[in-house]
Amino acid sequence: MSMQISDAELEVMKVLWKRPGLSAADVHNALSGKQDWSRQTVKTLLSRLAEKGALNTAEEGRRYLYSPAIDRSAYETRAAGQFVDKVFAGRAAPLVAHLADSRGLTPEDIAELESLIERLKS
Amino acid sequence: MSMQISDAELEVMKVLWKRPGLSAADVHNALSGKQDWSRQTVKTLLSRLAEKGALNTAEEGRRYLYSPAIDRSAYETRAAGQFVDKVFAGRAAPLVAHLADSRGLTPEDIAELESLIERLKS
DNA sequence: TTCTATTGACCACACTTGTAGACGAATGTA
DNA sequence: TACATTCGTCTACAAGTGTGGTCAATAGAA
Repeated sequence: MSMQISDAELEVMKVLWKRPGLSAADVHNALSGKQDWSRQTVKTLLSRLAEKGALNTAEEGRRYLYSPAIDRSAYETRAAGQFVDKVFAGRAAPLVAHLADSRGLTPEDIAELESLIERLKS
Repeated sequence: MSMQISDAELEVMKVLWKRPGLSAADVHNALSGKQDWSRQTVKTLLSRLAEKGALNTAEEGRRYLYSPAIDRSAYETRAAGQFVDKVFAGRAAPLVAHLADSRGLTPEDIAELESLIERLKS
């Protein structure tokens, strides 16, 4: 199902995709520097994510350890699809063209795209 | 400046990018079939877009004719950049890989990407 | 054992978004 | 001229979002 994950929530998910099973304090800590959120804010985001089923919680003493309930790759696939549908009528090439023009692609990107294209042509 | 255009608002912008200078009724009409919005809803979206500077208005009698104040291509570039930054840490290739895996690219997409890559390599 | 720091639960509050109604002014119609 | 239609403006309102405060319980420290 397509649960909606907001921008702020996504930052929290990224932390937990990288290291599942963190407590609220851990997540807050992992985010500090990048996101200057109060502990309360992080807890709110965690609660909302758990509530909407994007995170699982495991009780450990009087606190929770949070882990993603959805796969990062699955999320990315869905988000990418929604985005190209919304802005580019489902077409991938114009999207890449915009990115290439506006910011340039890294050599890695170009190499990856090249082999991807090779694979797709067969 | 980076004005935010919501999903519903974007549908309105698309109509006006295609045919600038329409009235609210025209836009409503152009959307009917695709979006089942009431006239009031369309008018609200137009007002909000004008208010945030995404549309210009020209008075014509007692009504307005609306035209985009921002270029479609500029919007697309910005939206694409924001999206890859948000979800893919700025990398284009993983995004394309997801699209290719989940929905397949059209032959046109593949051809376009191929020539794009050729161009980028030089 | 008493104090303190931490936890989740609950609450707050402004802003955005989707979706639209009400209303007075103006215009076209009969 | 009287009426229906249409316009833009103002108002509404629930859900989602960003951001964080309060508070009672509790675990750990001194």
